[in-house]
Amino acid sequence: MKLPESYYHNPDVVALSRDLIGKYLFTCIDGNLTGGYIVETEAYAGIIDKASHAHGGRMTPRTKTMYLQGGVSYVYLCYGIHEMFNIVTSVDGQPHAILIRAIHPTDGLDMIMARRDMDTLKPNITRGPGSVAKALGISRNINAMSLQGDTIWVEDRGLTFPDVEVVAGPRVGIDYAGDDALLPYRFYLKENIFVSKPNK
DNA sequence: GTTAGGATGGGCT
DNA sequence: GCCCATCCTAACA
Repeated sequence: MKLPESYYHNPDVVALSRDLIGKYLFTCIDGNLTGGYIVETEAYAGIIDKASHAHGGRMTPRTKTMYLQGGVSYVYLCYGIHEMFNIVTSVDGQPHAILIRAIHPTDGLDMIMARRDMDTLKPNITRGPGSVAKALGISRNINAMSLQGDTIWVEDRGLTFPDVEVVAGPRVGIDYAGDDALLPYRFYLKENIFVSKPNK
């Protein structure tokens, strides 16, 4: 069930991003189990990717997490408001990461709604990377944590989607990345109501 | 020490 | 669709 450590060592971060669509992401924070299956991801492909925090081999206290061996989390704050959850992949020293942009919630719905301060299961409850992190209780103290533990992990429950339902397109909010902003490193389920931004 | 800007989301119109 | 909230990170002095 839980994806093994070796799954995350795949050096092809783009292929992994595609494969993660339909996998289940769970957190268990303070005894509260919440999770759902992934419907939207983005790949950030190492030092040659202008959109990556690790572009050009940049190594800082924040980004050093990305250089760890695959199979750990990378959580950081954006715009001073939103925390974002990424999965670090590939081998030690290769800063690849996959941003989880949206999930379809299936477990711990009451807790998710409480964390999001909503009383109904609105589509935007886990739409967008900041929303996913908040809904699952992910914060920066989860940064660099192993995905083999009992706090946060990914499961394969046999859910798959054919290629015709999975769209590849350019990533969101990285206009500063020049040519790399056009790379089709974003994957999402066609017409899924939990997917953010342009969704057709 | 100081400062500019960023993988955004939500609420209101 | 526009506008605002809000603060850490990283680069520079």
